[in-house]
Amino acid sequence: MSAKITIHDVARESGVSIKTVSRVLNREPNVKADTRDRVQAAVAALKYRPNISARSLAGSKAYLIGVFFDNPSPGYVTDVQLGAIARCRQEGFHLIVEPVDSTADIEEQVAPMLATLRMDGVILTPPLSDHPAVLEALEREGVPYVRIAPGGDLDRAPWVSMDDRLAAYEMTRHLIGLGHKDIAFIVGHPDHGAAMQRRQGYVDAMRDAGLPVRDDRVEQGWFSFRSGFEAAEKLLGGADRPTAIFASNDDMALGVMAVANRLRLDVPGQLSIAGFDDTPGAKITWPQLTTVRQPIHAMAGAAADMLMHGVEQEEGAPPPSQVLDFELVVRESTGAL
Amino acid sequence: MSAKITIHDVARESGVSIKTVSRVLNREPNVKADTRDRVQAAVAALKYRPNISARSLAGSKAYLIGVFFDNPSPGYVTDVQLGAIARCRQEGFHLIVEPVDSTADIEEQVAPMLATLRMDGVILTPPLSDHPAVLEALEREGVPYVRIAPGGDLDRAPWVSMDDRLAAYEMTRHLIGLGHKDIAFIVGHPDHGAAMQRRQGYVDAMRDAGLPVRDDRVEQGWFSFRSGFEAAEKLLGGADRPTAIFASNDDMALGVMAVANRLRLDVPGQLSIAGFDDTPGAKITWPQLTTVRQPIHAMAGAAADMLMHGVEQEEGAPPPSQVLDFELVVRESTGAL
DNA sequence: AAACGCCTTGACAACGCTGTCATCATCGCG
DNA sequence: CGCGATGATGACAGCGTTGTCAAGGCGTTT
Repeated sequence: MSAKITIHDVARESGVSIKTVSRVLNREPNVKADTRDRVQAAVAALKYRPNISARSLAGSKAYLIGVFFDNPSPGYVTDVQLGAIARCRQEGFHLIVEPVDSTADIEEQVAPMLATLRMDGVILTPPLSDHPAVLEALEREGVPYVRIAPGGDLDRAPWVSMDDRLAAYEMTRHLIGLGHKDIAFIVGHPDHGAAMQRRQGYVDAMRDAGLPVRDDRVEQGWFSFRSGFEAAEKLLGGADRPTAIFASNDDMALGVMAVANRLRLDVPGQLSIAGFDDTPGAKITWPQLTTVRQPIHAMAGAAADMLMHGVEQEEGAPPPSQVLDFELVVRESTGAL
Repeated sequence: MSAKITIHDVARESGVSIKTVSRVLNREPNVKADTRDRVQAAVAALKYRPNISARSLAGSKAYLIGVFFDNPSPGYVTDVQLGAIARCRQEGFHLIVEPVDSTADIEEQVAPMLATLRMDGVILTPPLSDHPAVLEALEREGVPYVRIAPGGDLDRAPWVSMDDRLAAYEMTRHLIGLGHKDIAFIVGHPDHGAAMQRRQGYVDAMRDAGLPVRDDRVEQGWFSFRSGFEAAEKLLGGADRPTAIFASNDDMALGVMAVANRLRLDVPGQLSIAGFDDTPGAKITWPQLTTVRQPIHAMAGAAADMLMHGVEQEEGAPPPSQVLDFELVVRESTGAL
């Protein structure tokens, strides 16, 4: 174990006071170029690394960003983490992950952690992005936060998102463009704001194309494989079958795929299937799923950015927000009639 | 934002010195029961939460555990995190996640973070559990670590694992019990220690049952869907087909499943397929995959435990280790001939 | 040449806690 | 009844940074 070297060592080595070293470290202005170079040389020579605890105790920054999640789709969570960390690394921040059980007492879970850890900010993933108690707790403790893909109450705090409605619209257009006229839709979990927007995109596209939106072609799902499976059984059970099914997330689409396999329907020959999210599972199936790639990585990165650089919010002005681009990923599960 | 309340507030409120409050907080002995109660009452009344930065600056504990991972199977990583956090919560520890790119410069990634963060310990997930440079860096910085499912060099440091060989052995037995005699095996990524052990389990079970282990029935894979797919194409391409395929992880098994679907082979009627890991994907397919449930959650919990309570290592004695139980999960993808 | 102002630097006090050591009360025991 | 051992508590000095403020150097203005 190498002996811990502190700012004092660097100060001695470079012949300045510790305060000046601190200035160089924090890129503060008003340090002579010459001095700065000497200090930086000493830092490099000694391989000095500032102690994060001391920094956060003395200063206002903690160099810690939290990520809260609940009932995670593993792929989503991992992606968020990787996206956030990529940005954090550059600025010397670290990521603390905290699962939050939204069905349990929020106050009890969140408040203590916020108080002990005094993070610089936290990233909220769905469905936590829309959980009132979580937002409240954060606000009460005065910890800045950024919501990823919030469903509503958009003026409350900064957020990062993508245009779910538009993405669903385009996916539906894709199907229509392939010649499909009878397209079914499986709705996602009502607690997720995005679910409603995706449905709207589907409805809008159908309307705009002059196609009917039949009630019996829209099934309620819960974003789970099982719910997709069940919805597909209803949809494909009778003789009157849609030629395409657009499930509003991949897990459900995989459920549809399972039913199709079971019924020995050729995909996409007899049935086109589209998903949403581009989870790893989308590729882990045959045929591979046509889906929408969410910019999860980028959204998390943007959220981290906002938090690290301080989310400046002007009085009265709407909170900062970003809408990032999605991408339609056309693979083999959709095809012409 | 509630005003920060410190140990001094608690001390004043309960009429003792801050040191005594500290003693109560840390469950140190030699505090009168009466005093302890008064302090605890004050803590509760004021909702006092010790500041973690101050604690780690002053004391020896940082209340921070790291989790290192690389190229994660998202399900695995999330599981590890949840398992570790569940234990950490009880003791007031928090989890820092750090992806480590094993193909890049390890020293550069790991050393600075270890120096700034001074965590109490880190949990290593495969394939990092067997990455020499990572182990070295950790040792040099004097940070304790626990390896999850290491492949070798078992006397070097504490570890937690399961018996991969035995699990594969039992899965093969399961297949044999179903009446299969011609069972193919898809080997995992050679960098993962577990891959070799699983293969050994397969070989042992075949031998013990007096069944031949044919070279052309053992394919090399890489733990990826694609590699499973390709291996299956070779295995199922000709007329001489095995009646069962045991892929040494779920992703590869799903690749096999995809090929089977494509060839319109009935699973499990014409072909039984077994996986390993019980990832979420195992249920996200039809028929659902027979597989082995790894005790990932428990392994991570055990690792966190070791780290929090200090991994005592006696001179010369082997490092502490734990082998946890796996579970054979029989679902629909395997059946009698 | 005096006065002013900006740039650069350093001394020193926090930050909120734990570790160390001293102090005092209490207890057992010869 | 006195004395050492032990229990209970507190005073105080760090831990390694940043924040605050003061001071000196130097160029510019009047």
